[in-house]
Amino acid sequence: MTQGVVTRFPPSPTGYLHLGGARTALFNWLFARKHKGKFILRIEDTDRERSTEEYARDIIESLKWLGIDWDEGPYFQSQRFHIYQGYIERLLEAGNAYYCYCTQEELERKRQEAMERGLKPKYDLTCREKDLPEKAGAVVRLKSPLSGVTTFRDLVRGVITVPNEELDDLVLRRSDGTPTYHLAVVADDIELGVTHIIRGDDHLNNTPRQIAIYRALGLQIPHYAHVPMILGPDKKRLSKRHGATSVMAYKEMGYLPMALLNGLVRIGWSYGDQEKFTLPELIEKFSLEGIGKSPGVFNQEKILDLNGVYIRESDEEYLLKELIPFLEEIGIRDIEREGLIKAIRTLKPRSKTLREMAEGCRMYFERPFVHDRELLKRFLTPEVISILHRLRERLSAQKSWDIQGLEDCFKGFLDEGKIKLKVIAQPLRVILTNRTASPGLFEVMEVLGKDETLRRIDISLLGEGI
RNA sequence: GUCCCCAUCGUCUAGUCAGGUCCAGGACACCGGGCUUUCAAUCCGGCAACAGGGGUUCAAAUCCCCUUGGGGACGCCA
Repeated sequence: MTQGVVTRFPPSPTGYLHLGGARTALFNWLFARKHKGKFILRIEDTDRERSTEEYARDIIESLKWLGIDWDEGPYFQSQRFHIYQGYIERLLEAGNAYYCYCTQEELERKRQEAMERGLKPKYDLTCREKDLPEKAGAVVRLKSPLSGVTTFRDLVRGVITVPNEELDDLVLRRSDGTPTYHLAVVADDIELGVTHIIRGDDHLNNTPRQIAIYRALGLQIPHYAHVPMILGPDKKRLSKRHGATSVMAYKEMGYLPMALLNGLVRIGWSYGDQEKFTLPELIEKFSLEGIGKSPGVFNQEKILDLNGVYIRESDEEYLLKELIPFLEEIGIRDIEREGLIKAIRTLKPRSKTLREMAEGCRMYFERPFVHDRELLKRFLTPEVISILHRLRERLSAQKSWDIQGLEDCFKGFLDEGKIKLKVIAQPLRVILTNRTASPGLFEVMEVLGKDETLRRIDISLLGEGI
């Protein structure tokens, strides 16, 4: 199995790449990388009504952002109709497919009736044995086995058996001449030499139908691995109504791709108790055996936490590069690099997303900086103001403006005046940041620099009429 | 309705295939505490689950059956 593994990810561009699709892509990609095989991207746009180029672009962009690269493709099924036509003809010639004249209205009516009578709605085989000639507007159907069972071994589910009465003569070519999904997937998977089909288990029921096509073609079936679905908090299949579900939405919220990847991979797959993986580790440790059978609810909080972990572990250079778009979005630009690096260092342990980190930068870099007078008033008692005046003098004489130097400076000042840091910490914090919660005071002062620090103290004390 | 699949803390899961080491482990969330200039981070501690019922067995979260619950499929969508 290690030799010659070929997997593929075949999204249909009828929507943005969502979390479920991304995880499926990830599993296929990991499996291929682990076995030194090939991973193919194929865009399934046979439904020209609903497919758009914009979605196709989003899918490609999302995969790139996640770092999931492909060795072949993207193939577009809409450009491969001639291939599918060849397969349809093969089936027709072998007598394993036939033309059907039934109209969609008729079929819909029959489906309704069957449902009402409590039967499984399926094609009633009206045209199956008529041996009708080709005709404009006719569809081509597969002659599926009518009795017996179809059994296959799924790499995560085990042996699956379905009675063939459950299958019906599925359409291979529509009345407009375009191939349907079932035919196109099978044809492409054969053409591209796909060995392992790893997909969502919403396709489990489709598998026997597709197997029927392989059999009609006289070909061997590939390996199948159906992975459980990702559900929303209401245990329904994850969809737009559950909020942010597109990959790009996570990028925009300030998630790091590795955090999303790591969060996604742990839904439905595990490696003992390990929660965090590097990419090489994932490639090394990933296996189909580690995939569970039951569907998993998407846990946004856990991914948020993971994102915090990755932010904390990332170096400032990397974070800066990723942070810039978020800063620009809120109007913070042209800040010198050293200052930003220092700011990021202070914000790292308290930011769960890049967006949050950018927000944190406001207190350092947003101009003009305007105090909230009400807030100030609450903290500036006469006693505090008098201490701050003296502190201001001391600070203006301070030479080494770094965390250590400032800490020493404060220590000397507080000891001499027998003042507790607690007394002036919060007032100073409000003066410097306009907030009651912030990184440590010395860190803040270092990022602000001497001039800005003194300036903020001055304007706040001045404003109080002193 | 019919068929297929699934079932461990609120959530993701380990353990299930090869039954005893599991009065069930880890993570997120939540609660309490330490550290502390605030908020975080960090450290320590706590809450919390084998869906129910029958078997098999000396022994079952683990094997079998039923019930219940959940998901999916049943398109000239993919």
